[in-house]
Amino acid sequence: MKVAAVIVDVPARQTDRPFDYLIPKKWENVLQVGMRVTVPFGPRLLQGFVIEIKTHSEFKTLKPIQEIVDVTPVLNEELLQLGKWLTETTLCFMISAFQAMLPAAMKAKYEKEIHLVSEEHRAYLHADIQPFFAHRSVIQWKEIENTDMLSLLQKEIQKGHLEVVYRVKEKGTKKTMRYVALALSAEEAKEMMNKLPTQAAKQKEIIACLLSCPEGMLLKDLLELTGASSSSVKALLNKGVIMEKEIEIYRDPYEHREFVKTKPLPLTEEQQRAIEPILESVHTNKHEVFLMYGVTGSGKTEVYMQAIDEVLKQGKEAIVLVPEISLTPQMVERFKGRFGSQVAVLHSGLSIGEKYDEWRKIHRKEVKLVVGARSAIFAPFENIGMIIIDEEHEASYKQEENPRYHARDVAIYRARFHQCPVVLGSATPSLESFARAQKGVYRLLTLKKRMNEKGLPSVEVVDMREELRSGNRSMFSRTLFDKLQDRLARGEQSVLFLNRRGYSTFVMCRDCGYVINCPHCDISLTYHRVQQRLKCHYCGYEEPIAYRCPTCQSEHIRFFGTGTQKVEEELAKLLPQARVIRMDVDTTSRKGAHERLLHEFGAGNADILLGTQMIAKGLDFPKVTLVGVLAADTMLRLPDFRASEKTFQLLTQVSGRAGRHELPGEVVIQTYTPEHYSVELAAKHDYEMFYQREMQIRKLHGYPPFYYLTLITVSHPELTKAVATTEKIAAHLRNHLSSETMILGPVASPIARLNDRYRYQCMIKYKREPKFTQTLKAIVDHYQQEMAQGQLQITIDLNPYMMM
DNA sequence: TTACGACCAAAA
DNA sequence: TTTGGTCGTAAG
Repeated sequence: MKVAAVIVDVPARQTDRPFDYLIPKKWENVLQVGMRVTVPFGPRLLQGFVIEIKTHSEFKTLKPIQEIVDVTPVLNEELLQLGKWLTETTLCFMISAFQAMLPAAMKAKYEKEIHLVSEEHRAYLHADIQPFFAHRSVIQWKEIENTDMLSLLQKEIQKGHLEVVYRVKEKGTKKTMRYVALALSAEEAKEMMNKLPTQAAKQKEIIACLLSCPEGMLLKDLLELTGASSSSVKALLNKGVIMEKEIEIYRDPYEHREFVKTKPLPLTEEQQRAIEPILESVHTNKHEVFLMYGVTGSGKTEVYMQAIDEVLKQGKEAIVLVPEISLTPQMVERFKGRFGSQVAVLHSGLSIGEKYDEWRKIHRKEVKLVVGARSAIFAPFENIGMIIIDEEHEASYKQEENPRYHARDVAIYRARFHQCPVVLGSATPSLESFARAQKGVYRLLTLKKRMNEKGLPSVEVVDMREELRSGNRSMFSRTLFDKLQDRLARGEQSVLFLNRRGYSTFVMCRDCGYVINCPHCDISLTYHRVQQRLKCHYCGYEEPIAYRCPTCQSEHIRFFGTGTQKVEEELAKLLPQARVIRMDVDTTSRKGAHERLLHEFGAGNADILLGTQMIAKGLDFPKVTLVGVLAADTMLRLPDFRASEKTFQLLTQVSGRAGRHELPGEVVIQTYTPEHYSVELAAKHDYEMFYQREMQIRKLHGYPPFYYLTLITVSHPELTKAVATTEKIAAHLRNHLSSETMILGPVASPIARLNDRYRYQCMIKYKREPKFTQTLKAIVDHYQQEMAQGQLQITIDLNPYMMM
C-alpha cells in the first residue's frame, strides 16, 4: 500500500496540515512528491500538493487520489522545503506558500454542477425545476445559486433525480496549435498520392508537401504553403493518410522584437575589483552574500552580466530580481541582448498565460536565466549558481499579502541551499543591509566612480518657504522655472517628479473648514480634474465633485495640495510651448501604456516628463539634463520609521536620472524642510553620512536594524471590537514575551478606517524572542473562529515595510 | 473554505 | 411536522 500526504487547497488553520490519501495501484510508480493531485475532500473535490509518499498511514480509512494533475513535479524537494520555511517565518498556510511559488495560471478553479442522473428522471423533476433542464442535462450551480430554487433542488437530489458533480479545472491554459504529419511511410504515401483521382489536386499537393517535410508541420503553415483548404486536409485525415495532433506552443511576449546583441564591455579597475570576489565564490561553490554599493551609473549591471556569464559557463542557472517599476524595456533589452533566448522574463505586465509560459520554459530547463520581479525568486531551477537583487533597498521586494515574505530573505535561503553567492546591488543600500556589511555578515563591494567619468549632477535645494515669503505662490520655484525655460530653449529634456497623483490632495470648504473624506475610509478624497471626480486612492471609491459644501452649503470649496494633474495644467499655462508627458497610475493603467509613453519621451517627442514614483528608476535618456523634485518632503511626513530612508533613496534615485551621458546634469529639489538631513545629504550625494545619522536615530528609537519589528493589525467594522481585541492581544503578548521586548499600542492605524473597517494595531520591538512565532500562532488560533465566521481580521507582519 | 448535521424557533 | 435559520465542526 502506498499513501500520499497531501496539502489541500483550503487556506484555513484547521486544514493547514497534510491529509493522507491512498495511491491507486496504477499510479504507484507514477506519482511523485511535488506533483499536484485532485482529491476528494469531504463531499467535494480539491486540488492539493503531494508532500510525502509513505507506505502506511495512521488513518484507517483512506480515500483514493482522484487524479494526478502533473506529469512531472511542479515543486522540487528544495521548493517544498522552502515552502515549509515560508510557512514558519511568515505565519502563512502551507497551501498559500506553495501557491505563491507557482504562476497564477496553475491555481485551480472549482466548479459545481448539477447533473440530471439520467433521461428517465427528467419527467419526475418538479415543474419549477424543469425549465432549467430544458434541452440539457447539466446546469452550473452559479446559475441557480441566487434563485429560490435551492430547497427544491435539494429535494430532487435526495430523491436521486439530480446529482451534484464537482469539477477541478486549471485556470490557465496551454496555448496549442494544430500540427499535421504523414501517418504512413513515404512509400505508402507516394502510392496513395498516385491513387488519388486527378480532381484531388490539392490533396496530392498536401501529401507532396508533407513528404518534403517528414517531421510534419503546423496546419496553418501547410495551408499557407499549398493554398489548400481545410476540407482537403480533412479528407486526408479521414483516409488515414495524415494525422493531426495538438502541439503546445509558447506565447512569446518578445516574439517580434529584435534585440541588439551586446558584447561584454571591458571592466574598469573598480568593476574588476568588485567582480573578482563574486567569481571566486562562483568557482568555489561558496555561499556568500555580497552587497555591491555603487553610485548610479557606476556600471553595476555590467558586473552582474559578466558574473552571470561565468555562472552560465559552468552550466548553472541564475536569477536576477529587479523592482517591478524598473523592469523597463531598457532593462529587458540589455539582458535579452546579452543572453538572447537563454532568458525568461517575468513581470506584472505579462498576461497570466504569458507568465505561465515563461514559467514552463524555466521548469523544462529551456532557459538558464530569469530576470523578473519579486516572485521570480521562486523560479524552479535546480542548479542555481547565483542570485542577484538589483536595487536591493526597494520596498517592492516585500510582498504585502500572504505569504508576507521578503525576496531578499528567500534569495539567501535558496542560495544557502545551492551553495552559491547572492549579490545585492544598490546606490542607496537599505540600512539593514549596509549594517550587515559593516558587521561583516555581508561582504561589501564598492563602486565609487561613474562609468562615463562624469561627476554626479549638481544639486540645488530650494527652500519653498523662502519662495512663498518673497511672493512666489506657484508650485515652481524661480530657479526651477528658469532652468525649465532654459532647457526648453536649448532643446534638452527635463524630468519633473512629484509623488502624488490626481489634481489636489484634499478638498476643503473655506467657510466651515469641512474636508471631504471617503465615506468608507478615514482619508481625504483626491480631486481628479479630467474626470471631474473625487477619488479615494485606498479603496477606489469615487464621487462627482461637489460645488457646494455638503455641510454648510457654501460655494467656497477649494482644492488644496498638488498632484501631478495640477502640475500638468500649470505647465500648460506657464510654458504653453512645452510638450509634456504625464506618467502615473492614471495614465499607465492600460497594457503597454507605460512602455509607449517612455518610448515617446525617448524619441524626443516631448520636452518634459512629469510623473510619480514610477519614473524614479531605471530611466536612462541622454538628453535629460534637468531633474526637478517638486516636493521632497511629501514622504517625510508619513508615519513610517523608514520615511527618512525612503526620502533619501528617492531623492538620490531621481537625481541619478540627470546627466547620464555627454551633457552635464542639474537637479533642483524643492522642499519645505531643507535642513532635514535626508534632503541635505541626498543633495550632497553623501550616503555614508546619511547612514551614520540614520543609524543613530534607529538606535535611539529601537528600530531595525537594532531591533526586529512585528506589526499586528486588527480590523473590524465595529470600532469597539477592534480596540478590545487589540487590547487583549497586547495584554497576552505582555504576559508571554520577555521583559526586554517592547509592545507598543494598541493605537489606531495611520489609516484608522479602511473600506468600512476600523483598524487598530500593536507593534512589537524585540531582539531575542525564541518562542515568538509560537506565541503569535497561539493568538491566531484563539481568534480563529471569530476570524472565520465573524468580521474580525488579524494580520501579522513580521518585519513590516508598510506601517499603514 | 465548504458542507453537513444538530439544534432551535417559527410557521402551518 | 415542516421549514428556515444559525452554529459548530470535520474534512484522510
